[in-house]
Amino acid sequence: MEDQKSAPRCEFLFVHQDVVDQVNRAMPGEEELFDLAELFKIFGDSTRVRILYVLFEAEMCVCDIAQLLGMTQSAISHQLQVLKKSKLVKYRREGKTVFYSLADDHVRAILDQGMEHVTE
Amino acid sequence: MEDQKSAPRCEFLFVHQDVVDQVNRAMPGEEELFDLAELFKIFGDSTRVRILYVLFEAEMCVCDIAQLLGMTQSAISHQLQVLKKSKLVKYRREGKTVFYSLADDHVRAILDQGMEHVTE
DNA sequence: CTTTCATATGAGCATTTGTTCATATGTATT
DNA sequence: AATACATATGAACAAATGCTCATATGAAAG
Repeated sequence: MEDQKSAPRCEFLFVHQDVVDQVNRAMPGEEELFDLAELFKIFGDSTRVRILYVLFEAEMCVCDIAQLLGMTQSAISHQLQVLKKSKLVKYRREGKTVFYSLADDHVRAILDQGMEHVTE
Repeated sequence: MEDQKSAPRCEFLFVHQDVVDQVNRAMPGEEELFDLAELFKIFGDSTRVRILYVLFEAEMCVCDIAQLLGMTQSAISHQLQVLKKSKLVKYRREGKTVFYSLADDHVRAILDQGMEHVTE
């Protein structure tokens, strides 16, 4: 995580090597940080957030979600694939229809935490 | 939130009007959902996440953040403006340099919650 | 086997996003 | 006033993103 670009040098930082060490100790690894950002990216779209809120209430098929949100089946299906890839939702096939539901309770916890910040 | 697009109609949903009602009752308002997605969008970039992790350890000037993350002063400054607009960081001017710090503890709580999901 | 219905998916397109580069602003020092 | 240094900012560009449209897949019913 060092020399990707020529970073400027001001007088402050390297007077305090202890701060540098502390940051480097506390900072999660490159990959964890990337994954974390990727996770939040998923929540960073209101269509996906709305889908998740719908699924809080009940397991539901693609068509119903589309109808509830007033959006195309295709648009919803695409986003469900995104949510599926990120393991945020799971699905269950029953004949022609596929029922989606939340993968785990973390999803709710994350959204609640964010909502707390928004509605304050 | 109704008729933006012609949504398909499958047999399931409107057999169960109670589910529809329940969803509509529980679903936050259009604006809250938008703001929530906007908030998560901010966290959905690893540069910004890394900046926030740096600021967990200490208040720091733009130049030092850039140096610690091996990035351009300009890139960091741009992202700090984004974080500032979202009220996630605050700043304090001291002569030529500007020190940035976290705006509140929600920031940490949100990142921790996400990290829990990532590292499981 | 053909049709129908629910869902998935690929290509195309417009929009958004993150970085770079050049330059502007703001503050202190001489 | 002139210079130097820290930061901010606008334009430009490449990459990523979300939707649409057309079409493919998969499962049940005729």
